Amino acid sequence: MPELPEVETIRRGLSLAVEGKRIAEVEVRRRDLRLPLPDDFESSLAGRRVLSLGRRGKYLVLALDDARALIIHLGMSGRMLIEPASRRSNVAALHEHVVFTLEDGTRIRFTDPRRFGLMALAEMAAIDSHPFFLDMGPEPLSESFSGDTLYSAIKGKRTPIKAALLDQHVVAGLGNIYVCEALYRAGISPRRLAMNVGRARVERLVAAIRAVLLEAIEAGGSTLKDYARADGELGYFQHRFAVYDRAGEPCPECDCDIGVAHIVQSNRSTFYCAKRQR
DNA sequence: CACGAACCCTGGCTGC
DNA sequence: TGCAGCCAGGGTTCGT
Repeated sequence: MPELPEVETIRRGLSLAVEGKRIAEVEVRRRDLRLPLPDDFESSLAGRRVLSLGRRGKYLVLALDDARALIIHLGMSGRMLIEPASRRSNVAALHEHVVFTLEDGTRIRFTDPRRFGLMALAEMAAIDSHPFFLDMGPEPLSESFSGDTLYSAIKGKRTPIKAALLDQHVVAGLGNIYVCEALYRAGISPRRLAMNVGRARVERLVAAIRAVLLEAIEAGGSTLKDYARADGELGYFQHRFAVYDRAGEPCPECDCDIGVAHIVQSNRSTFYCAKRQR
């Protein structure tokens, strides 16, 4: 579910609640997430202080005071609920698998109906060589992502550019929605083979990816304030998409009468404007 | 090796 | 109304 902007929004919201705090207690209600939680998961985390909360692609990385890291991936349906000590509930939420209680009484509840999410412990010093991150592509909002790096990453690929951008080895953090949106903004057909996306298009694509992600993060930041007032749930947020899930609706940028097209590529839905995107 | 399909799991929506 | 079928923003595995 959550792509880079949602995970970044969750990271920001969570960091306010957990950074610098000690974990008092960890309760596991289900161990069989995408990866089974190890037997020593609770004992490894209890008493640890959270030094910082980072993100790599769609993964959250919590640096702990014992030089280890808690890695969290939310999969398709994972959510984080922050409950301040003042209005803590003793009732377990539906599909609640892991509950962290902090030293100040704050509770962080991880819910994930589909259980595609995961949590794992790793050595912080070697985090970049962890299997999750070893072959991961560059962060799209960092300097290491550029026309040069994207061009060389997709050079020679016979797969459609849509599928190439979903590949986390090419660029980190993009998912189905933001790939559709970025290709739309760049005016590139999702069906075009990656190897046939020339330099000029690659440059437009890099700019479009950055713009789409930054706008979504900004939208997430504003809903974060609403969430802080509401129930503390961190997950999806409302955002206006130009083409995603808008099959048949008129393309917002051109007056073509066809409307937004819906096709299926590698078993995932793609939305695009066949006139604007070539 | 590189690619696409199938699969993991549950809930919600659509259409009969 | 009831229910079968399909779809969902994740990633991995398997077969070609």
